[in-house]
Amino acid sequence: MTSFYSEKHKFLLAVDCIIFGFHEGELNVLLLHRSFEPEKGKLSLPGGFLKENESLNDAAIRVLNELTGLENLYMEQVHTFGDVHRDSGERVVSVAYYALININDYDTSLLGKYNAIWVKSTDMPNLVFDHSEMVQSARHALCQRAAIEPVGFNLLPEKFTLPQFQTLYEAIYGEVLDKRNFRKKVLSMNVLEKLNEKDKLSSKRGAFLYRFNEEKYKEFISKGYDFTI
Amino acid sequence: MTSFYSEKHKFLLAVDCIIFGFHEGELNVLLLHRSFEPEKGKLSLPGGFLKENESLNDAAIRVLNELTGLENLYMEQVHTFGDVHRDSGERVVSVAYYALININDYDTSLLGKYNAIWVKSTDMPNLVFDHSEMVQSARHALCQRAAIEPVGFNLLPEKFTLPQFQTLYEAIYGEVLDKRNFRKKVLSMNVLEKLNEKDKLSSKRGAFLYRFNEEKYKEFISKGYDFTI
DNA sequence: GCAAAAGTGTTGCCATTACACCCATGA
DNA sequence: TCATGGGTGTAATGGCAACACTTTTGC
Repeated sequence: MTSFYSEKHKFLLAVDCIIFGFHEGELNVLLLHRSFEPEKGKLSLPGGFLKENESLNDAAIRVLNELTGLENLYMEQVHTFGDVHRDSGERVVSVAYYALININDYDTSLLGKYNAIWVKSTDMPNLVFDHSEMVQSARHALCQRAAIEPVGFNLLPEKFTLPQFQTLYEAIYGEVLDKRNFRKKVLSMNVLEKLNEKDKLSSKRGAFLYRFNEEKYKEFISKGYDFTI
Repeated sequence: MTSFYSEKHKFLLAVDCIIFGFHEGELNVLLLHRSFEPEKGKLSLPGGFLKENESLNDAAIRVLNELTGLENLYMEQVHTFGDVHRDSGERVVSVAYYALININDYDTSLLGKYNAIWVKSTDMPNLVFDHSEMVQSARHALCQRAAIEPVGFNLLPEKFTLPQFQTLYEAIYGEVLDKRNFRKKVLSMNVLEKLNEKDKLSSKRGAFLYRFNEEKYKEFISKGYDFTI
């Protein structure tokens, strides 16, 4: 007796990753110069094909690791793109993931190795296939997520200043926030610990460094509060 | 020269649909008794395999149409499930979609034809594979969507009463809402037209019927207001 | 007349917003 | 001393939640 599954068509499956980094007050996305046909040389998202004994998530983790050298990145599935002719080479269904990295952890020598560039998300060039749409979707997903969960910290170094933190959220939301209101809200959550150090890189006076405290966050959540910035 | 795409592994791709209907104050989901091995006889979501020259969305539309006889259903992609062993038969990656139908439009003779049943979403039995997780994800996605866009109307007949409408949102959100506040908010949006008819099925006094007005809604949105219930 | 659901306004509170000046420091 | 970015508090507003009684009508 033949299986029900037989004679069904099979497809190439890819994951494409929108890797966000935060640099100079802007969200940046890591792009590649595509190294193979079709569309060779054009800009594209980093991606890879799903392997036989690999889950989708693992494929995304693999692609992210290959490209950044980093592990345990924060990532989230965004959407699956399945138009018949979305890839001009062959039929490929692609699952988009976004990831957040602390751009300081990124080894810039990899840029040369992979012919990669960081591009400001406010200033995205055209990408191959439907990759521009993927970036749009990812930005939207990140915006929604960041509003309700503390994922933004993944884009910052361990120690960061409140002005940095605010600029990050301004970049994510694409709007400017009131300094006093922002600080009031963030500090009232009691999830940041203030350090006795200042960062003097961006001002003469210097700004106090803070650190996200997982324990405090759990406590905050356990009291039924929600993290909405 | 061989294509870069060659020698990559290919996969079975499925779509599984969470079809929501609203009945007797509850969200219901359409389930099938699985008609083939493995897990034959167990309850599962309706689904189907992606075809060679078909987009993912078209596959979902096809499955929905087959099962309900309805066209132009509201639907949304939810998430893609890609664990290696999620399907105990063979490796299958599945894209979950949810759809909203006016349960009165549903031809109940189809229940027999497909060995299908409507099940209250508050009272879901165990489903095959990861289908229960799919339902969870779909409920969550619907909840989010319904809060910001008027998709709930797809679950109601063209004419409906405010008590019905409120009960729908209570079912979607899983919490009871204050009658006066709810009516105040909904009516203040000015997107419903009140009809000169009453529905007397659920009370002696009867409740006025309303109809969603697309034009009014567009006007409402164009003024920069947002539909948050 | 009574049970059962429909319909209707007001008030208080809290969260969000708007807003302007002083501080510390390096150059 | 001045230019630059860091840091601080208050008042007004509007949106949201809480809340109870009257109406209608079939039985």
